[in-house]
Amino acid sequence: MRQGITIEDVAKAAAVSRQTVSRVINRSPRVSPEARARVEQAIADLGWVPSLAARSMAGGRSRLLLVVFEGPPPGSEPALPLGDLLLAGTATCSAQGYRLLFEQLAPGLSPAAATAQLAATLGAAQPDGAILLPPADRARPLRDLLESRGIACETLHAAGHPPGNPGEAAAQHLLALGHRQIGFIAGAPDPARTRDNLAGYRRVLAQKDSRAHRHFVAETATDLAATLELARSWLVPTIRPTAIIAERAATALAVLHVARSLKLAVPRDLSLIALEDDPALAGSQPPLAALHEPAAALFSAACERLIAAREATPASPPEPPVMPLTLELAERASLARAPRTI
Amino acid sequence: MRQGITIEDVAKAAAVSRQTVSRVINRSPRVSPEARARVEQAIADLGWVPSLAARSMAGGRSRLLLVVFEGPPPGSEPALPLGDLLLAGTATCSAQGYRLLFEQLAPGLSPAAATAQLAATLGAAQPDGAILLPPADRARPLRDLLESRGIACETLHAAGHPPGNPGEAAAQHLLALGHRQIGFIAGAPDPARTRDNLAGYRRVLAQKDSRAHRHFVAETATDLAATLELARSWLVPTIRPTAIIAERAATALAVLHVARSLKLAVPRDLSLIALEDDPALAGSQPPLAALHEPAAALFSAACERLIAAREATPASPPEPPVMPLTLELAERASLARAPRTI
DNA sequence: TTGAAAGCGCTAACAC
DNA sequence: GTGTTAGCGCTTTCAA
Repeated sequence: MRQGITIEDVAKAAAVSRQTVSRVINRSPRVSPEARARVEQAIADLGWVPSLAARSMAGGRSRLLLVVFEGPPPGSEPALPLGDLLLAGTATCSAQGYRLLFEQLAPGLSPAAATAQLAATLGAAQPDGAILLPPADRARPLRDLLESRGIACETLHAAGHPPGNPGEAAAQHLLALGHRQIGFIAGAPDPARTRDNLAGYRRVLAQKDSRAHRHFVAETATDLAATLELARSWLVPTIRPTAIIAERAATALAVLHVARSLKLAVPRDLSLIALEDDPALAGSQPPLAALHEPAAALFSAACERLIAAREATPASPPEPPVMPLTLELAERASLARAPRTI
Repeated sequence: MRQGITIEDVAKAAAVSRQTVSRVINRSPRVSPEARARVEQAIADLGWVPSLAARSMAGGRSRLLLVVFEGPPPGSEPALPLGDLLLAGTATCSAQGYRLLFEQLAPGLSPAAATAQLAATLGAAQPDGAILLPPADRARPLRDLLESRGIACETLHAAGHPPGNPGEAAAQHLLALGHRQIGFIAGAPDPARTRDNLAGYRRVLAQKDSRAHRHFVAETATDLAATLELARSWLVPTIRPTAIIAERAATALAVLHVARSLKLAVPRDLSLIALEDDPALAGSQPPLAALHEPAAALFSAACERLIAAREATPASPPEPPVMPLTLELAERASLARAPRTI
């Protein structure tokens, strides 16, 4: 039993031609109010929904956005919160009558193979736009292919809004709060990310006016025991960090626990910030601040841009879209000015 | 610049009719080897990929599977590992020329509204099948709608393979290892899940031959400090659990830490198992066992079933698909027989 | 084994 | 403002 009901049925029920029905659903102004009302009534009565496939064929607009991403290497965690992107993206798109199609490239696929795979998908689905998720967003061949096919392409970081460096931003923020001894504990799932964060952190502390006279850096926090041990070794001595940046939320929570067991109050004696947000951070006592890339918001915004570009008529130039912040600070009670003395 | 290249171009290049090209890509046996070869060559030369939209219109098969799920209530975590499902599902489907479309229902939407939303999507996308993720899999109106539209419907738990109860299975497993004093620490993101796990755990220990003479149950492990404190309060006394089930991986890791600090060897003196798998569990010392629902595998299997049903010709009855286990035990070095004495 | 014809449900480009 | 005419790229049905 196929859907059966088509534009033709609606046209008949409303006593107009299919074209008029088409105009109504496409928001053409050139329809009389009466006709429009009758058509809308008929649509509601019949419960008709236009077929995407038919609209795609006839109109050249598929209302499909392709999301291209690299699958994680086996055994390792995805660098992106795919579930969050999925939730945010589907909500954004479905509100505008668009849908998302996800295209997974095998990790470490050769550029030629990746291009071939993308080409096949473009041919099959004919998406109206594509979103290249990192690290695919830096693949020239993919971008070239999209351009040659005339398919709009977006990334999480639109032109003029380069990705922020959470490590750098966190260090900067703490520095501005007067901290001079800032610790950094690595642990991001993606080693490349740790490298960047660490580089940013070091860059900030190396500024000539930073007056940071000692770095506390742990390249990695493996298990809980090691993390607790590390935190203790940092916090027990008289000369200790007054602020700590932890890449992982779990690490920040462990440090918080050690601090409390040492009678160091957060944030009075120690400021804490994580480079990953997690519900557990907001639930701890005190809630811990986080500074992270708002991937889901950036993704939604990318979807919006593609849709706006496709929907824009010559008459209505697309208005400059609102860009979400590149980095988002979840300011919670774990940050304070550095104590006077140490 | 549209895709331009169509079946017609391929037909010309291969000097056959479009019909023959169609037969080749649809694996019809009624094509001569020569014709098939020429067509395949032409397809490769031109880099042609048949349009999904056109095939959908003409053939009535969209090669689209709809994934219906409830979005999480604002502020809470999704109960399902959506990212994992996305990875597994897209891989499975794209290998067979199918694609996944995700449909998010607002949490707590009324049945009528949910049905209307699904109906709209069915009309627009005309998917070949649908997968209802929990808790949508229990919504009668949705299943009825799908059935009335003749759309195949699957869930993670196929008929005859009801969802397992991780709490019950873990308790059973530990009981079989001779443990009589088994602790349970709650903490699943979804309260309903905790309730089920706990009920299963209690059911097992209530068996007349269980000989479990004391229950250790913590309804919830909030932050790290509380978890460590709880573990200590359980493990210091002479009468202590010889095995602990932790809903969260982080909880299990915290317990492990406390055990080691108390010179209790895992698994010699204490067996540990988590009801959630996480890379950190495999990386700890010793690696911690996990017992969980293999959601991604179940999801892939559901996709396979839908595709197999759609592809099956009258000649080839669909072979009974392999069902993944309902629960998966990641057996790691943290489980052992109960010590003789306590 | 192959081909010709007739759509699938919709929109673009024209008339009126 | 509205209707008419042609397709979009493929599969189905039928005939050869």
